[in-house]
Amino acid sequence: MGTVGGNVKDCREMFEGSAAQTRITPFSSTNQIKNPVAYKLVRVAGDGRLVPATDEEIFKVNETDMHTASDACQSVGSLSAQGLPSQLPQLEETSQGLLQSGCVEPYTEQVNSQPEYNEQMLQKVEQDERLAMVHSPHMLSAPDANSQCCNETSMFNEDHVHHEPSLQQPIPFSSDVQNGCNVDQSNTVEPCSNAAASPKETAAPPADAQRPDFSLVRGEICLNNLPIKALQETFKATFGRETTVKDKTWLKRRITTGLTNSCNVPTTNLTIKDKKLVGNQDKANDAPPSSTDNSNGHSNASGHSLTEDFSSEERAAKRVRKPTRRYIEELSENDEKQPVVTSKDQKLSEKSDVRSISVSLGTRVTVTRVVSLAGSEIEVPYVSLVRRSRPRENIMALMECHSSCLEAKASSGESNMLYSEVLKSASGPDQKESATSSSNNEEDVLTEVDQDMETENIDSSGNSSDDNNNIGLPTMQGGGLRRKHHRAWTLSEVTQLVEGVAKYGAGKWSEIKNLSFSSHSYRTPVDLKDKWRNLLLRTNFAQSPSNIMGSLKKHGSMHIPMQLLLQVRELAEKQALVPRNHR
DNA sequence: GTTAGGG
DNA sequence: CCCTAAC
Repeated sequence: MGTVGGNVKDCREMFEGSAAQTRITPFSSTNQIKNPVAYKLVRVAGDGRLVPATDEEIFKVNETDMHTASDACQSVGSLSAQGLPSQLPQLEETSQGLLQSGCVEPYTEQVNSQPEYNEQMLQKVEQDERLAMVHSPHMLSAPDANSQCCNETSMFNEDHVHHEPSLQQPIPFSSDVQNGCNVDQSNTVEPCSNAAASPKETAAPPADAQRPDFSLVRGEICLNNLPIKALQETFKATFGRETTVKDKTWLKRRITTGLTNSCNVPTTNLTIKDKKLVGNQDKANDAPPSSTDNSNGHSNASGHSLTEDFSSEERAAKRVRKPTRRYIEELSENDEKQPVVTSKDQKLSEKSDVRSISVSLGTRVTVTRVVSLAGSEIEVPYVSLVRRSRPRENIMALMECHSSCLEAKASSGESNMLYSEVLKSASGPDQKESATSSSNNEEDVLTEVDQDMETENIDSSGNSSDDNNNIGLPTMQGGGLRRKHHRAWTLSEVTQLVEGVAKYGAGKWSEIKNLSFSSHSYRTPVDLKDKWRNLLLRTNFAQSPSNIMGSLKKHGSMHIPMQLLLQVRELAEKQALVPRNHR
């Protein structure tokens, strides 16, 4: 029974109906402002006395309410319940609840130093962070008493504002817990939810003792008790990508950070809500900006420190960065790599904070998600293009074609070649119907596209054996993004390249490609350029006194005849000598 | 669209 | 090979 969880009403009922309740009662320390705050779980006996809670009770509360707390009152109950676990360590450590004031410092240190408690402690911290976030600017402006509570609370420990205010019923620990009926004093923290019903009641110790003081709790997000999986989902909902991280703490921190960031943005209605996350939007709406003044009077300084601390922390944790296209792709790329249980779209739609927009491009559908950046929402492609760079051409082609009629299109010869090539690679072993179509091997394409070229490619037949045996085209079986197929340069290719350079000059890669490499559709001008660069490196390497070619030759690399290398060097030198304009 | 360079 | 800033 005795619980702190549940929604306010329920709790009140419970309190009124039962003789004894387990609850957390705020105790005030003599100098609240300076002293750190500690919390003690106590029970309210029938006569109104406060009795230190036993471990059993604590656990009871912990187990029952932790889970029941959820929805109705914006997790009012949940937060409070969540506060409990974090208090356990303290309670246990402190003999019969006698806590020396000034425990916050050590307390926070414990977070870092004591593994056993880290989880709980961090949960609390996270939770508090959330609270701080929710209460920052907008929330602070809430007209109800909540804001006051928050602010007041924050005053207790200026330095730890964002760590402590969240507990529903913080008990600033004074030296005398037993006499803890200092509810009046503690009421510098005004009950928020109660405030409506009995604003000043808290001033009366006994009466107040009868009523649960859920004041400090407002719409909250409770990441604490979520299983890792849920956290990961939340993470995904928050950031639009999945994570494999299993570290709860990390997840929570990240989520918190992300959410916070969003919430600070005025224009965005970044209410992150899902099972565990409760939106603050409504509340924010309820709280007109003007009402900020209300709270300001009380806690201008504290409020300030609150946001400041938080923001600074946030800054350290996450830096807003304008995502480059590549960055975006990488994000979604990660998603790709992750085996997704449910379909992305489905998941996305589930999360209210991630809007999934389907844009149909031809036959393809692009899902975008909305992310908030620097105060504004932008849409970014949720699913990356599976391929980057060159393959894109083919995607474009695909879109043009709208169908699997690949070879049908007869635009530019080269693009066509590339196109079919990629299709091949795409189909690969999978032998997808659409892709495979007719062009099973490159020769077909060549005959089709580059008939005129073929005359020049007498050699290509010989090479084609090399080229074609590369059928180990990249497959996307894993569904993962894979770099373009690696096709080792054959000697004949290198020779061709060198000849091409000799003919047209280094730098005329496009020309060389078209005139000397027309048969090798997969060699792009860039490839030629790269290869040439590598050749030069090799030559230079060989040139260097201490190195003998053979010895340093890398395992996989093809052996290039010295003669050829010499030729390369020769050409290189020649190129170097000839002024650029003349080349 | 190509090239040059960094990754 | 990939990616992209410069041409």
